[in-house]
Amino acid sequence: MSEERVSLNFLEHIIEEDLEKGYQKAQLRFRFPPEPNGYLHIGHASSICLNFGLGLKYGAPVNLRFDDTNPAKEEQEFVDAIKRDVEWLGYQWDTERYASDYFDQLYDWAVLLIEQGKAYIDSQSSEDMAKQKGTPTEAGSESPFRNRSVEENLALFEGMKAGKFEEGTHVLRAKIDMASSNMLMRDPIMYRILHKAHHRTNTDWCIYPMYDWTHGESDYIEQVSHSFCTLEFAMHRELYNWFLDQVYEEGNMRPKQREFARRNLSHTVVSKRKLLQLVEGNVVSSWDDPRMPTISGLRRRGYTPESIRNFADTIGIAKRENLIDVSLLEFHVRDHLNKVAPRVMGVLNPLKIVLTNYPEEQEEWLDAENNPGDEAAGFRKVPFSRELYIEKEDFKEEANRKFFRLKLGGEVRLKNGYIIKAESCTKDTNGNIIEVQCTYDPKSKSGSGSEESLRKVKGTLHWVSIKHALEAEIRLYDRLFTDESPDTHKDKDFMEFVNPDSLEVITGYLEPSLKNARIEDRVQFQRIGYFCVDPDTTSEKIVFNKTVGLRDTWAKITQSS
RNA sequence: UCAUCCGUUGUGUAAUGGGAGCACACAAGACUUUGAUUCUUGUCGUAUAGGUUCGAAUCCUAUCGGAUGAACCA
Repeated sequence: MSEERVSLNFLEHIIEEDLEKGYQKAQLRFRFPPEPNGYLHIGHASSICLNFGLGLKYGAPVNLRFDDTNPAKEEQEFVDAIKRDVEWLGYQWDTERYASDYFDQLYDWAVLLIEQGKAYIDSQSSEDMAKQKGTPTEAGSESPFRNRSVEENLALFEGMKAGKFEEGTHVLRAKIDMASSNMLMRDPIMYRILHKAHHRTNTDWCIYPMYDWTHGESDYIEQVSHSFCTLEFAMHRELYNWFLDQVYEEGNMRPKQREFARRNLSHTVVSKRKLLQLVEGNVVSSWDDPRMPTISGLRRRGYTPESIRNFADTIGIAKRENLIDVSLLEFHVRDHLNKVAPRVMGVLNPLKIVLTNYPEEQEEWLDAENNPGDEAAGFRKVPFSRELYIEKEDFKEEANRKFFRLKLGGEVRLKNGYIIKAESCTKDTNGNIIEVQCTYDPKSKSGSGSEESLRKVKGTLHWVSIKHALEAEIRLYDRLFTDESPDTHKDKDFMEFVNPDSLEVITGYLEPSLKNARIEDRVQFQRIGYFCVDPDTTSEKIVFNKTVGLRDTWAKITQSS
C-alpha cells in the first residue's frame, strides 16, 4: 500500500482546519447564491462545482439560494433557467431558498440596530452622500442626519416600510466609521426605497435590503458554515463580520466568508452587459447560441455536464489571477465525448467518386463499429454503392509520401468498406476536380478476413453513399473572439475582437442511420469532430452543431511546412 | 501612492520548514481500418535582493510586478 498524497485547495485546507478545531462534520453546510438577473455562465459553473463538489466531498448539504434583493433586475424566468442549469450540471441542492424569505427577519434585525443606535435614516441625496464618502486615501465626513434620535429613526423607517416616501428620499445606514480605510465601512446603506414589484413578494415591500446586509445574515439564518465568494468581495468581509456581530448568538454556527479568484476563460467575455450586447447586436442569435459561454450555450453546443465538471476540477481553485485557455475546456469535452459518442460517417465537403468496376445497381450494407473503445456499443449497418462522396481535401492528383490519402494511382481504405484505387479524375472548365474515377478491390472487404482485406494501406477515409445520403444543415463554430482576453484592453472595445467567421453554415451528407437522431444527441463524425443535434431540427431538416474538432496533427504538419 | 489580497514551467494547479509533483500544451517514438484514441519517453518553473534555519516555494524584511476598493448593484 503506497501512501496517497492528498492535495487540497486552500478552501479545503480551511475546512480541514475548522474540523480539527472542533467543527462537527454534520455542521458543515454550503450554498450557491446566484442573483436571478441573468443566465448562468461558465464562471458560475466553476462556483457551482466548487460548492456542490465540497458538499459531495464532505457529505454536507448545499443550499441553492437566490439573492433576490433587487426587484428592478430580477425575474422568475431567470430563477427557472438557473435551476435547470444547476440540475443539468448534475447537482442536487438541499433546499431552495430566497433572500426574500428573510425580509421579515432582516427588517426586525434592522429595527434592533436602530434601537441600539447602530443604524440611522439618512435623508440626503445619493450625490451628497457620495461626496461625504471620501476617497480611499481621505476619510469621509459624517452625514448631518447621523445623530438623529432613535425615535425619529424608528418612525421614519416605519414610514419607509409603509410606503410613505418616494424612492431616493431616505435610506437606512449602518453607523460604523466614516474614517475607515475600508470604504465599505463608511456607514453602508442597509435599505433603500424601491416602489417595484418583486417576483416573489410582489408589492408586500417597498424597501429592500442591500447585498451586504442580506448576504451574511442569510448565511447565518441558514446556518451555512462556509460562504465562498469571489475575490471582489474580499473588502466586504469586514462588513459581513460586523453585521454578523450584531445578530450572532453564542452556540450557533457563525458563517465564515472566504474568497477565491474568479476563473477567467480565454477568448470569451462573461459579463452580463457584454453578453447582452452580443445578443442585442445580433452577433449571436440568443443567450443559448452555441458560441455563448452561458451554460445553456455550452449545452446547445454539445458540451456534456461531465466535461464541464472535469474541467472545473482540473483548473482547481486559488487566489491568484488567472486566464485559463479555452482549449483546456475543449480537451475535456473531447475526452468525455471520445468515451461516449457513437461514431458515424458524414461528408462535409463532398467530392464525388465513382467505382467503375462496381455494378451499377448493386448496394451492400456494411457492418460499422459504433465505438471502438466500447465493445458494448455494438455495430450498425451503412450502405455502400457505386457512387460515393469523400471529402474534397482527401484527394489530390499528386502528393508526396506524407499525404496518406487518395491520389492518382494510389490506394486507400474506405472505412468499414473496401480498398480503392484512384485511376483518373475529371475537371470542370475552371480546372476544379469534380469527380474521381476509382476501382475497388472486391476481395478487400472490411472484416471479411480475406488475405486482401488484411492488406495494410496507409490511409483510411470516411465516405457516404450518394444515393443513401442524408442531407443535413451543419453549423460550424469557431471562437467568438480573436483575442484571448477581449475585454481587458484599456483602449479597445471588446466588440472590436469579434471573430467575423465564428459561424459557417454548410450542407453535409450523412450516413442514413442519423435519420433517427434526436435533439441533443452527440456523435463523432469520424476524422472530423464531435457534433450534436440542434433544437432547430425539424422533421424535414436535421441540424447539427459542431461541438469541437478532433485533435488534428495533420493540420499542424501542413501548416508548418 | 492609502488599504487589502496575490506572484511556482507556455497555461492552470499541488507541495503548510525536509522529495518542486500533476493536468493541459509542446516534442520524439510505438500502436492504429479515425493523421483520432491509447501507450512510452522527453523539454521547460519557485519575481528580485537580503535575512532566520542544519535545511526555505513555504517564515521575516525590502524591492519590483499584478489585482481589488469611492453604485440607493450583486
